[in-house]
Amino acid sequence: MSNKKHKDMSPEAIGLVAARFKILAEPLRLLILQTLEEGEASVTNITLSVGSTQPNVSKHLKMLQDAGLVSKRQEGNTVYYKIADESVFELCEVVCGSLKEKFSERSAMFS
Amino acid sequence: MSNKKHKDMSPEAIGLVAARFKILAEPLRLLILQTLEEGEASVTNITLSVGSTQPNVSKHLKMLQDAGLVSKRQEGNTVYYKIADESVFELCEVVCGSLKEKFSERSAMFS
DNA sequence: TGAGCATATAACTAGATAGTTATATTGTCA
DNA sequence: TGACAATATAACTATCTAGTTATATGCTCA
Repeated sequence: MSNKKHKDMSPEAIGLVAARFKILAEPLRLLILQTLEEGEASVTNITLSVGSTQPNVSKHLKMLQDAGLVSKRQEGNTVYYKIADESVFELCEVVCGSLKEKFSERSAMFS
Repeated sequence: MSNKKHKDMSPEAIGLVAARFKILAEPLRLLILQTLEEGEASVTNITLSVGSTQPNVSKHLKMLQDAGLVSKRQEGNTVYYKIADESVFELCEVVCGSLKEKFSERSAMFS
């Protein structure tokens, strides 16, 4: 009768998934993750890399850490963050693929 | 020197990716997509399925359509929506896998 | 100890948006 | 045509959050 492949998720599970997407729904956080993809980095260096202010970056780093996407390590005075969940890049790739397809369809409309 | 696998994205591209995640960052929209995974459905049936109000569901359906994730078809009085971009389910699966792993690590801490 | 640096936190503001209620639009059918 | 049904839209409110500014915390080193 139905061809769906998996069970429906509970409302709580749906909420958790939505929360994960929400974390990724902010350009600055994606920029931070992109920066960290090259390896761990200090808050100062992340701040310089993404072109924002230090308090703002610290706040976003905290959100990313609370979500389990990054982890930190302190060495003396400076705190180094790194990626803790590589799935974020897989997610971005899927989205990029979808967007690329969408735009190639659009451009095909003019040819 | 660096082991990253792909080029950095432009700020515009980052913004588009973030916008896609934002669309998925809402439990009700995920519920709607989950409903549509079983096949096309009218606004009325979607509304009943997700347990919200008709105007609210119509608004979210419009957002999903603008994002290219669903498409609609009118038949007489009723409008049927269906999935237009299957990548959303792949995204949810990746997130679910990540969350599952995260929670199994948590539970392992108590054993 | 005290100065200075790196990071975190607090308080605030402005803008965005989910949900509600009311109404408009469009189609069907008697 | 007129009543009714399905969907869309408009206006409004309450909530949330990104960014800013100011300040606190904690470490290092002279």
